[in-house]
This record gives sequence, C-alpha cells and structure tokens, in this order.
Amino acid sequence: MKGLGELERTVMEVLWHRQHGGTAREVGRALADERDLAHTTVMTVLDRLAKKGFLVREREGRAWRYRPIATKEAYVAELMLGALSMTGDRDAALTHFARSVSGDEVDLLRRVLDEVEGTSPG
Amino acid sequence: MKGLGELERTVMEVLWHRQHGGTAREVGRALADERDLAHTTVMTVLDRLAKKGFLVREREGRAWRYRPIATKEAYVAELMLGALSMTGDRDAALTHFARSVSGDEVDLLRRVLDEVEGTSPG
DNA sequence: CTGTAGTACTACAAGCCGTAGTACTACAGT
DNA sequence: ACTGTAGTACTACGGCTTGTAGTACTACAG
Repeated sequence: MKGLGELERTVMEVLWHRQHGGTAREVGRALADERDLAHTTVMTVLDRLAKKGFLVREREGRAWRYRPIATKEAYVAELMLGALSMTGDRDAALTHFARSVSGDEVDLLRRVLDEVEGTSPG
Repeated sequence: MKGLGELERTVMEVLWHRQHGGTAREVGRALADERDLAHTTVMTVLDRLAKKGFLVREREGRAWRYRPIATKEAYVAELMLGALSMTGDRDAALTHFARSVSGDEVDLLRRVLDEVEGTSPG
C-alpha cells in the first residue's frame, strides 16, 4: 500500500465525505474554498488515484464519477498493517503500539478485541 | 514521521541488528553480500538518515559511528500511530485494524493491553 | 453552429532517493 | 618526508512521484 501525496489525500477526503463519490467538477467545487485548482488538475489527480487503485470510476453522462474503493478506516488500517509487516518482530511492535495509544483507545481496543474473538481475520 | 526508501530501510535494518551501531565501512561490509555499493553511497545514505533524525552519530577516531535513535519496534509503532492520526475517526480505524490482525495477534494484543492497564500513555 | 463541459494526452518543476565521483585530510609505515 | 589507506565533506545526476496545468479534441444544448 503506497502512501499518498498531500493533494491526493485531500481529494480522497472529499470523496470519503460524500455518499456517492464525485465527478471532477464536484470535487473541484468542494475544494474551491481551500484551494484554487485548475479543473484539469483535479482531473489529473482523480485519474492518478484511480490508476493507483484507490478509486473506481464509472460513466455518468459524459463525465466520470469516481468512488473510493475502500473506506477511510480500511485504508488507515491497511497502512497500519503495512507498517506492522515491515518488522520481523510483530509482537514487539504491537506491544510498543499498544503502549502508545491513549487510555480510551486501550478500552476501545479491548472491546473490539472481545467482539472479534474467534472470528477469522479478513 | 516520514517513510524511508528501500536502501535507507535496508541500512536501518543493518544498524538495528547491531549492538553498537556502525560506521560507514561496517555497514558497507554488512551489505556487501546483497548489494554492491560504493563506499560513498553508504556514507550518503547514513548522512541523510542522520539528517532525517533516524540516526545519531558520534566520532570514533576519524570516522563517524551511527546509532539508531529509536528501536525498530518504536519506529513501526510510530508509523502505525501516524497512519492512525490521519483519520478523524480513530475508533473506526482501530476497529478495522483490530479486525484485520490475526488470531494470535489478537491474543497478544489483549495480553499487552492488560499489562498496560492504568498506565499513562507515552 | 457555437458555447459549455467534459475528456485524453502531454508537460514541467520540485523534491526525494539511489548511486557515486572528486577533492581534501589524517594517520601509519618505511 | 612520501605514500598508501581510510575517512570526510561536498557535489552531481538520473529516475520517479506529485502538484500543477495547458492544449486539443468531442459531445450535447440551444
């Protein structure tokens, strides 16, 4: 799983916040407040994101509608797993990780873990 | 926390595996089997790693001895936290994450979590 | 037929990374 | 004092990624 650039992530954010993905125009408009981007810039980014496998696109009239393939949470979890897989000693890394999350999150993790009990991964 | 390149990570691995860090020559020798790198290449990488804050260096005679600042596990944990901090909904991401780790790791995590109980984060 | 919106293709500069050369310095041995 | 050997600092360069955008062409609306 590759990391994304600044603008790429920003665009993903926009799409993650919308129910039904978006067209280049829609994304451009959504970003108009914060950034002044040429329409083609948005198109390029969307296109790259699709080629990298983060978005699917489907025709909508003459335009393309882009949708995220995974939820943001899934993406973040992927990144975390990617980092984890870098090490030979997953246990040590997980230990470190668990020690670094906040108390609330420890509780949350414990709850999720209980829930997950006996479920096969995936 | 930035990601590292291929060679950079390889060099870090070498240093993580040694007790007392290493000089450019030592790292070069350690890598000689897998890669045929010029001495200056190793030096450059070491230097960049130090500038990025992954290594400290101290004089040893005329040479520099480079030591990792953090353990590999700490680094991996950092990366995981970095990914996690990308999202507004940490809970959802953690949930996803917990669901994605293997059964053994669920057990491990639970154990670590118990151990961590009541400890302040840091 | 002419706007308007849309697409595909191409381009380019900056930054990062892998890779390495060059020029200079310091110590060891003769 | 001279010469290897090892080490350093500085510089360079090509390829890839990312931000940014222009151009040329197409299709539908009125």
